[in-house]
Amino acid sequence: MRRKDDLKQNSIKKAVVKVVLEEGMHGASISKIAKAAGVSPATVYIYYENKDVMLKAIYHEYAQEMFDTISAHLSNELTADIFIDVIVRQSYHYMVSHEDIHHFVEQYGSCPSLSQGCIAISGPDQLGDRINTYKEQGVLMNYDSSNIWAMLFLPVKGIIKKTCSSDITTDQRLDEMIRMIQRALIKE
Amino acid sequence: MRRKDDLKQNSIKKAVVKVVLEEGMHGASISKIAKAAGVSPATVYIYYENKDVMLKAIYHEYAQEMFDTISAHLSNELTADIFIDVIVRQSYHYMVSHEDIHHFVEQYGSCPSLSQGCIAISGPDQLGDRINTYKEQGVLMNYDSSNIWAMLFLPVKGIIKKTCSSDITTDQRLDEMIRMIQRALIKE
Amino acid sequence: MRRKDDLKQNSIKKAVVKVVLEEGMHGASISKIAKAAGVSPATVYIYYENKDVMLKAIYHEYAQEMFDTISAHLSNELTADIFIDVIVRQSYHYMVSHEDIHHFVEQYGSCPSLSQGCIAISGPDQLGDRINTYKEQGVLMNYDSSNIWAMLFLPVKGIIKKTCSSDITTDQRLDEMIRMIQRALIKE
Amino acid sequence: MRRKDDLKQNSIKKAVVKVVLEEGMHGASISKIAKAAGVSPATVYIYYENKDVMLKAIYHEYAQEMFDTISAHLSNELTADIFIDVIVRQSYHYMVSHEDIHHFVEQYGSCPSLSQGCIAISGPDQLGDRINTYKEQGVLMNYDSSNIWAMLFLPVKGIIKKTCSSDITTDQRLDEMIRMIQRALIKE
DNA sequence: GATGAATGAGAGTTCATTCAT
DNA sequence: TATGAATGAACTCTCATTCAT
Repeated sequence: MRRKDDLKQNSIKKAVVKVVLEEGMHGASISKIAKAAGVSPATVYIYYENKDVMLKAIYHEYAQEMFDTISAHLSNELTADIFIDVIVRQSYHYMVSHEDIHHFVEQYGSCPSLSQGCIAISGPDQLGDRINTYKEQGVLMNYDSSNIWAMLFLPVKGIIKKTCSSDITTDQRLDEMIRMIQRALIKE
Repeated sequence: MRRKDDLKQNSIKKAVVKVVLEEGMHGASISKIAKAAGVSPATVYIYYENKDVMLKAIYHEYAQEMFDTISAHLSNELTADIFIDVIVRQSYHYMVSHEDIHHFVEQYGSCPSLSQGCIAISGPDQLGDRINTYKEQGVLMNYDSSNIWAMLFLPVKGIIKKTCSSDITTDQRLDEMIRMIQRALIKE
Repeated sequence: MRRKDDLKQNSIKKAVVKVVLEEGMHGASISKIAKAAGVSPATVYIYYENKDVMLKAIYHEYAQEMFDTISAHLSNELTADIFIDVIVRQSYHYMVSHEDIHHFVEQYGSCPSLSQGCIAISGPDQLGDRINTYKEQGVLMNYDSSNIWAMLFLPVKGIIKKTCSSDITTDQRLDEMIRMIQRALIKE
Repeated sequence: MRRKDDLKQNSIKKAVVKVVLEEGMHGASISKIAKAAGVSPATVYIYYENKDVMLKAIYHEYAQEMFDTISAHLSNELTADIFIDVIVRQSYHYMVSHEDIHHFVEQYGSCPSLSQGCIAISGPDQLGDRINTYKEQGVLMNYDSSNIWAMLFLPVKGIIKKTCSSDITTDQRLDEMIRMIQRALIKE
């Protein structure tokens, strides 16, 4: 018999991300995905039980990958300044260099079906520990961790969205945004 | 266009946000919307050319309403501190008290079909002017306006999303978030 | 607007019976039925909520019609002899002259999905009363009503099924079968 | 053809009647059958050319087995009374103790695809001979054999189907039914 | 203006069957 | 022999939209 092909499943994953980027979560039908992946629609159901399961699985995988990629640049030796810089800069970098994946994760996360409960990716705990350490050391403001989290990951999304007019380059905007967040979070 | 006496069009609008909240943008079909509005599917096409046009129009209307409601609490006499407080607090307040509208606007805005180009709602100019005034007065940091915009409107969304664990109430989180943003934006 | 068309619904009913006769309950797909009825598959769903509901409704209607047609020839003045004769003969007559309807009702009734609980057609009560009267009068054996029922309606089905060899005509078989059942049920 | 040591083919047969009982002839797909049998779908095609052939073969086998089991209790020494008793009682007994097989045979036999032409099971001839002997001996009414056949095998099915109300137990119904049939067939 | 009927197109999914190992 | 992967065809059903009244 033919063995289950990792390449095939991978091409399905990539097709999902691609089609969602091009047509929106709304327009990502199984047949379009299958066509983009170069397989039969029925083949998709060999690798995933149904569409919902497929999207959820791919979301989890890519959300994890996204988080891992970003936190790969972190280490315990970083100052809080650099810590913030790395997170925000790497978030931004991932978003622009993996536009499709970011778009898919964002789209899926903003749908009502999923995203219920915790993000369910492993890693945030360590990052939360790191934040707590900075708070105990007195270098980070003693804010609620969820708020810090929001400050670290949400404003940077504003740089991605194309606004009508901005006087400076996006790179400059990123640098500035990092300073803004540092200013918000770090004790003077 | 917006005739207050036109009960039918209004019930369609309300039906749209209701159905989108309950079933997601994905499941908001014309027939479901029509049923929720108490009209025939064909009637929808008397008020809107097609589904895309309908969603876009309703999005614009509610996005505008959202912005207007928030900025209605602003005046030129406010200090920058209060200015930030009002924007963030009212944003939050609108989100929780108009869950359906917020949800619809958020969902639609994160779709690829719309939102291309500027937000195309009137009012931001005045708000931008106000920000510039604060910057000229030296009370607000001289950040790029788009970045300030992102800082004013994005982090607060993190409070809405239910996170697994947070030690404090959402009201406390809101107060703290406002202080964080003030810290980021206001000159010491 | 177009009014719901009784002719259209009727042609769907006839198409169901026709397709089930030709292709079996198994092969009676919505698209085949729609084609036979001269409508679009989607149109079927205007008249019936879904396939199961459609089959059940049509079954009930035709089962009722079948029973009514048979019992239309009954009256209170009949002797038990004639009563049996009429039931068996009319059953047989209906089966051969409405082959498609009989076939559909038979097929559907032998499926596990339906036929749970009583037949749920109105009329058997009166027939049951009639049987009880005959029993009280002492002209009919005092058998359990369900057994009498089985004797009245089941053996005649054996005449319909084409057996390899039979020395006599089906009409002769019918007459004989009636005599057999009379012999079983009527007191000497 | 029927190798007793071939566990696989046997588990397929059992799976067929099991799945048909649980899901109906309609829902008995090759993949479900294969799963129930603990084999691969492809394996089914080693033992049977295709689905139709498989069903037909299994039908024939089980119909034969059913008939053989019933007639195993017959012998030439039986009086006509007992002969009828054995046939009806054993038919009933087989139906209730082999619910799945009876259900499958019944379902398949009532489909239009098969059952065309003679029943094609061996054995009826002997049974027919036995009936003829009884007729020649003058103990059995001189009815057409097909009619006798119908009387022996059809009414008992009415006991299986759960009717809404019956005043007596099924065992009592069976005894009574046997008496009814004897009354119909045996010369006084 | 307003309606419910009508539909072609397409959705997700399962099917019987074949293929390559 | 036996397998699980693979698929074209077909399934039930819903969609956005139009039509006739």
